[in-house]
Amino acid sequence: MATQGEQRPRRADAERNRARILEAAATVFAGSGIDVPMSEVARQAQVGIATLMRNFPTREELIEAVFHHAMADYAAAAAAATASPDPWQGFSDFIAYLCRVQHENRGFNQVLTTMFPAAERLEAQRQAAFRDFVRLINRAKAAGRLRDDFSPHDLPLVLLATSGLARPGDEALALGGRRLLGYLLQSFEATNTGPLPPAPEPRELYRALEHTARPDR
Amino acid sequence: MATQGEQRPRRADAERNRARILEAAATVFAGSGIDVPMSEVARQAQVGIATLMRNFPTREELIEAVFHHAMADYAAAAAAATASPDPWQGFSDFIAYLCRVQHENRGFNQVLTTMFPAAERLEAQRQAAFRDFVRLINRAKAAGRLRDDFSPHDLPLVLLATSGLARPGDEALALGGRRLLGYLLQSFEATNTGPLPPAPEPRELYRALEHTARPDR
DNA sequence: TCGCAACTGGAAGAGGTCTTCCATTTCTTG
DNA sequence: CAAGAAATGGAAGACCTCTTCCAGTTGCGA
Repeated sequence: MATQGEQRPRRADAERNRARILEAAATVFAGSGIDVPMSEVARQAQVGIATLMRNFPTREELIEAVFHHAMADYAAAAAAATASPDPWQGFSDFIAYLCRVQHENRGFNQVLTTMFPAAERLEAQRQAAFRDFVRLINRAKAAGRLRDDFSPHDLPLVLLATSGLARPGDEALALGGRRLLGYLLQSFEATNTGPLPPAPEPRELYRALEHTARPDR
Repeated sequence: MATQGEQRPRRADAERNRARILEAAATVFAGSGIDVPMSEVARQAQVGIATLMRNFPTREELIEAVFHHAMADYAAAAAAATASPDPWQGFSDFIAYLCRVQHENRGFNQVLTTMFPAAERLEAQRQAAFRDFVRLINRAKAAGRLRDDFSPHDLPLVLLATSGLARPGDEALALGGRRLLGYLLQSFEATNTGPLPPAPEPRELYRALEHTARPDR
């Protein structure tokens, strides 16, 4: 980059290694989740562990590098759904899309249900998706299809609900996830007017979903 | 036990240690889940790691010893719900009970969403609960309150859905879990007649939920 | 083509988790 | 009270995961 005290551009072999690490991490995270040993990513990328660590000093940096594209796709799907002529169809399709990507990519499933405050690019995309989702919800309500008491902050509840059934390669769980989604979508329809328990305070909910180094916290 | 070559009954101090291990495990599992280091259980029980290992050679044996009582309570709750004069109320109360115990006990939450084929006592209780649950469903349907296409095998889907929001001590997630449950219960009502995606084959679903030594499988 | 800086990666070290040994302790019975 | 068996638990050993060192390799620019 052209700055005062201009650094030498990275070596070509170093750029190739970095690209291979990202590709390997995408594959390994998709199949096994974001908590796999870093040695597994290094092995798949055919680099040394030190090379991986030098390129991505923390697991969270690797996660952001891998998933900010997927999160951009997620934001694009939200935008497309919001632009749908039929807002309820757009809403249903968007929720179904979420369920599908959660199931196909274990790592992204975890990322969708976890906040990474330090991963600014990732969180910016998530927030962009959320803003469109709010517009989509308002349009679906205005169309009289989505129940009025549905909150945009119910989205993480849906993601957490379907998350438990998302496991790549397991068709029974995939069917289960779609069925669960079927139930939920029916309950989101405007024809349901029964009272609902109150929603959690969004800030507290999102704080509960923040990534910690220890998965059991 | 009175057998040929009758063994000496266990020493009193050994029985006290075993009881302390079970109590410690119950506490530690409830707060941190069933994957905590065994050293943590031993520390809380104030015994050596070897003493813990000799009493419970595998983590799964400890899990069964700890949770078969909770699973018996679960079976009792199912029986009580089934005996309720109002079957829909019984059904709703039973589901709400599940959500509550999932939230209060992280370990039991995991046990409710995981099969342990080798833990026969545990699985016998779970199956007893399930048989009552089937009766409860049939009564709620006969009363015209529960939708006809609700399957007993939807129960694990509910458990998995609410599982993702069950984390002891986090009130925001507890509220979220109750709200999610509110949505689901409304979709279970007989007034919802929209078509649902098919259910997974129960045997395949339960196989997918079997406990493996590696949590990421 | 060569000098030199960027880059590499195997391995040592640290810390964690589980398993098992065995010297020591404790409990029970006569 | 003593003998002897049951029981104990700290620690060594094995394995896993991450961090970082540094000798060696490679790429780039003059």
